[in-house]
Amino acid sequence: MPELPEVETVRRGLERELVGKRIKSVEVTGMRSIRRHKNKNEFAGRLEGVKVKSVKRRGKYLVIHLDSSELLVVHMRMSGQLRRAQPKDPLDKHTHVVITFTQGGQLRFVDPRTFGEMFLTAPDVLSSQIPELADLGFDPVDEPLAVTEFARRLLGRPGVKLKTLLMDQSFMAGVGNIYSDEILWESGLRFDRTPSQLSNMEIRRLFRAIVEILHEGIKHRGSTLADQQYVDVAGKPGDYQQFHAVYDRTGLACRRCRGIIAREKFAGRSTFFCPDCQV
DNA sequence: ACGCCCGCCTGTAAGC
DNA sequence: TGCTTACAGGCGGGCG
Repeated sequence: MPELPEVETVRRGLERELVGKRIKSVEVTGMRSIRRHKNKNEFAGRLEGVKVKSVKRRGKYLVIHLDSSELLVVHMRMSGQLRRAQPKDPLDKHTHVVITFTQGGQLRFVDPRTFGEMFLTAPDVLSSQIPELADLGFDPVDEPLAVTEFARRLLGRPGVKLKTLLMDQSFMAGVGNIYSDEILWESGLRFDRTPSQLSNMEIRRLFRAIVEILHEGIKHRGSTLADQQYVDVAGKPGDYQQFHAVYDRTGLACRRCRGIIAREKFAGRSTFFCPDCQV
């Protein structure tokens, strides 16, 4: 499911929903979602009675700061959802964790494919020191680089194909299969170009496209595809799919040059691009 | 050290 | 209609 714009949309929803609330009880029905923990009681026990201080994001990770000084880290992988609910609401089939607050509402972790997970870290670590997050590169929305520094880092990986680099979470955190294709279209660059082939102007275009596309994605509350897998905390789908230039638009006319959008397998992932204006 | 491919799961859509 | 196959917003590990 979610890349940076979707995770940021969820983060904003959680911030509004959770900050200041105290956890009353935690019910775990799927151990796989909390697989780093020994058992349900150990996980639940560390959460019960604790208050939510703030909700942060790094790349595709959500980091919920608690007044116990522990951090609850959530990654939704392909199909995870965090949903606000009331105790009386019927349980979705793939609900694995239900957190109930003393104020009455609930936060539910729903995840059909069970790739997603949540875990509590040891107390008092900065989010950059969480081992799972330590290898992440810069977050282009939260900690944008100067273009000169971006160029320096890009040229440090001279032979790697651009799509691979954009999706490499240790180079830059937050971009996945949809937004890498959209960024490359906006840049006018093919997925298989490499940094060493790029002119200064092309590097600047790529840099600007990263920032622009991700902010546009956030502004339109992320992308929800036909399967409706991605929804925000309130269950609402995003709108950004309407603005996709290439993703899932095989055979349609390019919005820029009227060429026909092509689809190719690259590094095991479906890759969409305009063969005429991406060079 | 790097890139590629699989496995992890369930659900859906396309293909025969 | 019904069975089979391919594929899906991610990522870690094993392999060459």
